[in-house]
Amino acid sequence: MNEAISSDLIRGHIDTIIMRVLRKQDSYGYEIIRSVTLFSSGQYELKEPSLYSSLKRLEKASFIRSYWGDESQGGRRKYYTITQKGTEAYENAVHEWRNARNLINRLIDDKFVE
Amino acid sequence: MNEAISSDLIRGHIDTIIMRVLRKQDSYGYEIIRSVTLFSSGQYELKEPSLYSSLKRLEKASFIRSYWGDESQGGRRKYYTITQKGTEAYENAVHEWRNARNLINRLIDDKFVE
DNA sequence: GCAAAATACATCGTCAGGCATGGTAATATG
DNA sequence: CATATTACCATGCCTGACGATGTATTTTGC
Repeated sequence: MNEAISSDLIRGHIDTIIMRVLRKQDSYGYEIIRSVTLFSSGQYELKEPSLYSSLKRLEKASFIRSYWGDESQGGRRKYYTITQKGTEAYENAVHEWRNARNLINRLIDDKFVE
Repeated sequence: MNEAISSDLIRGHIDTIIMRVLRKQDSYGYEIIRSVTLFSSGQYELKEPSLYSSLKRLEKASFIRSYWGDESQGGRRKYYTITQKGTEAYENAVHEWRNARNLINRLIDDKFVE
């Protein structure tokens, strides 16, 4: 089985991960968690408190919007959509990540050559 | 000028960065900061409180040891050496980083192909 | 038919790491 | 001789991840 990722190393990326999921299609809490587990082949399982505080953060920043699904049956679901502003924030975060990735490579990995 | 890295993205890497510096040679606080600034071409400047709390953490974990330099003149300097245990921890951290790097790539960057 | 598990939402409180601020003391420099 | 630089260190704040816990509904196993 693959290694799990530590909290400290995932920190700062959860918002981006969630926006990435929402860029594909609108989704709701539990489904987002499942998507992330799937994408990561089980290496990372997004925890509920992390998910919900991230969603709140993102909505407050107007990076996402939410609406209640009209399930005729079954539990209610709150769906989330990414906004234009969110899409820009996502692209910016990916750019920042690429930059940070290269920097950290250089700073910790002496076998790393760009 | 290159982009600076955000606190959240550097989080969890400072210990490893410092151990990487000490693997080359024994060093002391201010010199470590200068080394990191140099290695990163100014993209990351290690802050003093981060440095000293990291050094404490590392020493407590027996990953490094310290001794006072015998400066016949000039301010006293506390030197740090990496231990065998520290070297192992460093190698482990690099391994973990490579893993996390690939995972985060997959999770946030939809243009990323391994 | 009912207990247990799964689905789906959410809050509270804790913990750790990074760092802004501020402080001390010695040496070098203009 | 004042100011900057070198070098050490402590206190306290903020943020983000998440363990624990809670509620309600639906599905599943026996």
